[in-house]
This record gives sequence, structure tokens and C-alpha cells, in this order.
Amino acid sequence: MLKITKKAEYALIAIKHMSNEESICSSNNIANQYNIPKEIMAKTLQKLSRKKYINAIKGPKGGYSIKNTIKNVNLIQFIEDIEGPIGLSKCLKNENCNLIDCCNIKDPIKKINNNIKNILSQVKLKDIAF
Amino acid sequence: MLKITKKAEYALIAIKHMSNEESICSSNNIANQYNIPKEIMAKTLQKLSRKKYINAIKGPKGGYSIKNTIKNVNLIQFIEDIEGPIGLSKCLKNENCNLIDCCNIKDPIKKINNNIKNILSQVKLKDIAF
DNA sequence: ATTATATGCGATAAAATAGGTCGTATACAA
DNA sequence: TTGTATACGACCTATTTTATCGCATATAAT
Repeated sequence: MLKITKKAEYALIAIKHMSNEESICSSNNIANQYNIPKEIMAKTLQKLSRKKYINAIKGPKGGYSIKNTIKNVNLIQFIEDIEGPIGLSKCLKNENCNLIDCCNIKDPIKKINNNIKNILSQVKLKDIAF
Repeated sequence: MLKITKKAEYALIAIKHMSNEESICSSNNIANQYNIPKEIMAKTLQKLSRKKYINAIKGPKGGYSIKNTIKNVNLIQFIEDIEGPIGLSKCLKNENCNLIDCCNIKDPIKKINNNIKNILSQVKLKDIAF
């Protein structure tokens, strides 16, 4: 429970790293520095690029640079962009659950879920990186 | 991310159910009512019994009954009893991580982790069941 | 004795996560 | 204009975690 995935972890590490760098960073470069498998870092950065968190520049001397506009993105938004819907249980992610009709803990779980989401929504990327 | 496991879900459902019942409940009985696989419910209840959340009575007419002393157990404690250590990342669960030396997001993640744990520690079983 | 229950170990199945391969597109630089 | 370093993306494999099932045993009520 409560685990963050490597994908999101790597994404945050990359963002933090880039926010401290003047120049653009290549995927391999970041992967090496943090002991992260090259391929995964590449994919993570590609996703960040697709989702407009960073700029991509192709070709030799290419790489990625961070967009300063993302400072106020909150963690819910970020994590859901990277690893999909967040929620304590299926019913809170609009997935099917065959307990749905007789479940006796829906309401309290929902409350807890809201509390946690509330905390995460108050954390911005600038609180982690930058 | 943020998912609670079925084991913990089933455990909470069972506890909630028993807290509303006068008499003792058999595993099969609960499983049927909530559409939960028999064997899993059995194991879940066995674990709850081992961990002293409920009383077990063997033999025909046997089953389980809830202990009223557990009302003030908080969710961290409960979930960790059922599904093991809680934490956003490996380093927060004392597991090995090969980023450990160069990780640049340890501190902020730790803070978020603490905030979430704080919320969960304020929720008691009596807020969900009973 | 028979039966309905709990106990406990282990096996298997399914799903999620993590990691890897390969071919393509792009752009710099010699 | 060609070689090379980079990003892009689709697909595949391995590992780990979660979920589920089976079975043999212990216990106690009838």
C-alpha cells in the first residue's frame, strides 16, 4: 500500500535534476548519474515530453530541458499523468468491483481517500524540485 | 499508487460486519454475504485472529467474534498488521535501494510520506467499523 | 462417529511493475 | 552527404506482487 512506482520516482528525480541544470540533459546522462536503467529513463523522459513537462531536442547535442511553467502542477496531477488514476480502491477509480452492491466500507474509505488526495494536491512540483 | 490491497479491504469489511452483529460469524457466512471468495475470507480471518483483532471459536456453531478492545487501533497499525510495511518508497520501508547514495528526492518524499501516515494514524478502526 | 467449523502450509493464477530490444526519425558536425 | 548521437515509439520479456485455490489436520458440538 501507498507505494509510488519507479516510473514516478524516476520522473521526479529527472525533473529535480533538470531544474538544477542550466543546459539541456540527455537521457543517458541522467540515467548514469542516478544509477537508473537507461531504457526506463528514456521512456520516462519521453512520457514527460509527451505530457509537456519538458522540452525535447533531437539530434546530437540534443536532450531535454525543463519547462518552468510546471512549477505549480500538483502531485495528484503529476502522478496521474505518469502512472494513471490514483485511488485506494477500484470503486474510487471508476473500475469495476463486484462488492459494489454490498460493500459496507465504501463511505469511510472514500473519506480517507479524499484526505490523502487533499494532501497530495497541496504539494506542488516546486516543493520537490526547483 | 495509493492502492489498498484486497486483503486489507476484506479485513475491514469483516470487522465492520462483525461489529454490527451480536452473535459469532462463520467465515463462510461473511464470504457469502459480501461476494468474497471463501478461502480468502478464511485466511483473512485467521490472520485477524492471530493478530488478536478477533476471537476464534472452533467446531460446529463456531466462528469469529470481534474484540471490543480494538476500537482505537489506528489504520497504520492495522494495515501494517495485515499487509506489511507502509511507505511511498523502499528507503522509507528500510528496504534496499540502489539510488540511495545519489537520490535527490529523498527528503521531499519523506515529508509527503509522513503527512500521509499522519492522516492514516488519525483514523481509528472505530471510525470505519463499529 | 459425523459434521461444521477453524488452522496452517503450500500451490497456482493473474495482474502490475520493471526492464529490455529494435527499428525509425531527426539534426548536428565533419 | 554521410556518420553519429540523440529522441520516439511499438513491442516483448522478466520479475514481483497480489489474488486465489486446495488440502490435510485440529477441534468441538450433536
